[in-house]
Amino acid sequence: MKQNSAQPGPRYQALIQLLRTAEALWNASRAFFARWNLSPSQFNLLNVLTDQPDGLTQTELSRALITHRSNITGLVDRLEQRRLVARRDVDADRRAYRVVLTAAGTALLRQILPHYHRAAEQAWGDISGKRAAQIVADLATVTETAARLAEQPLAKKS
Amino acid sequence: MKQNSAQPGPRYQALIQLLRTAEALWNASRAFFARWNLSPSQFNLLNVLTDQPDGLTQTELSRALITHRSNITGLVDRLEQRRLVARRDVDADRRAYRVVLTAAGTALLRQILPHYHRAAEQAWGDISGKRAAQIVADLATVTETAARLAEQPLAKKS
DNA sequence: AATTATTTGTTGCCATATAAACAATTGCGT
DNA sequence: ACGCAATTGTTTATATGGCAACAAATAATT
Repeated sequence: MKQNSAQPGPRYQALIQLLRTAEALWNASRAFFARWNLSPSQFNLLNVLTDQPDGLTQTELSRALITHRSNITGLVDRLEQRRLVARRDVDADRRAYRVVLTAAGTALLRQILPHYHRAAEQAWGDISGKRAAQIVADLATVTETAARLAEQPLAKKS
Repeated sequence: MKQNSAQPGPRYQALIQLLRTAEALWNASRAFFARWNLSPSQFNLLNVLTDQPDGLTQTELSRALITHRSNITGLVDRLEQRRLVARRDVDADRRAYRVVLTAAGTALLRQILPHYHRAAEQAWGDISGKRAAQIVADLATVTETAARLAEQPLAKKS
């Protein structure tokens, strides 16, 4: 029953580095999207709606953006004020809206996306595409583990 | 002058995956630290102070935590109310404080750290330590690039 | 030494985030 | 059909985050 692995090992280092990198990327994206007067969260919301002609409900949006329902309210409010998205009524359900991109929102996204893709590629410098794909696979498993760990210890509600 | 690389390539996918993974980890850490009634940010601040017997000034803390000075105020306020850290006056500079861990803060950290290290190792599942080290190296370069990109385009203030 | 510039922490405003509670609506079980 | 449970979006409270502006103190310049 002796417990080892209490010392910070290479995987711990990797986790710290990953969080640090993500923060750096997030800050970089903040500066990047500021050109269009958008926050990263706002861009992500618009981006999720891109290939959704019928839009998404706010609950669906919250799931796609991995955030709480209540965050979507204000986010959509501000984007709606700028006429980038619109709330569309749902016939069968008077509780829900479908949030859709307006023409202006679609146009704005079409303008931003090429720059975004280019910048994203730049960020990886001389790391090969093959290596990148490998990292994606590794990170995907970490994401699953993390998601499981996040729900397990506190998901004994009912 | 033709612009290619406008299509989402493997590096773009890797960036998205990285942000997604970081968010999952952050959420997992929120659930994890909730056991001790700490937020991830609060833990990070305490953690930074661990091996700093003389503490850090709030500006130094802001640099270590990659956040704005102004955020440190409230963070330290709340930790100070719980007697986990203390503001200590600086002799040579009446503007600054040195934030140090209290005995209670040190004890709490000593209690948490082993669990944290273990959980961090778990998150990587069967990914080898060697692989993890490689990922660290890759991510480090991404961090540098991102930090550079974040400052370049808007650092023409003066 | 006096003026100017910089640094330090705080405060204000706003955006984002979680979580709980709520009203309105819908779905389900009987 | 009725009543209870679940869902949807909003609101509230609180924490976190960036940024500008501020007073106090220190550093640099002349």
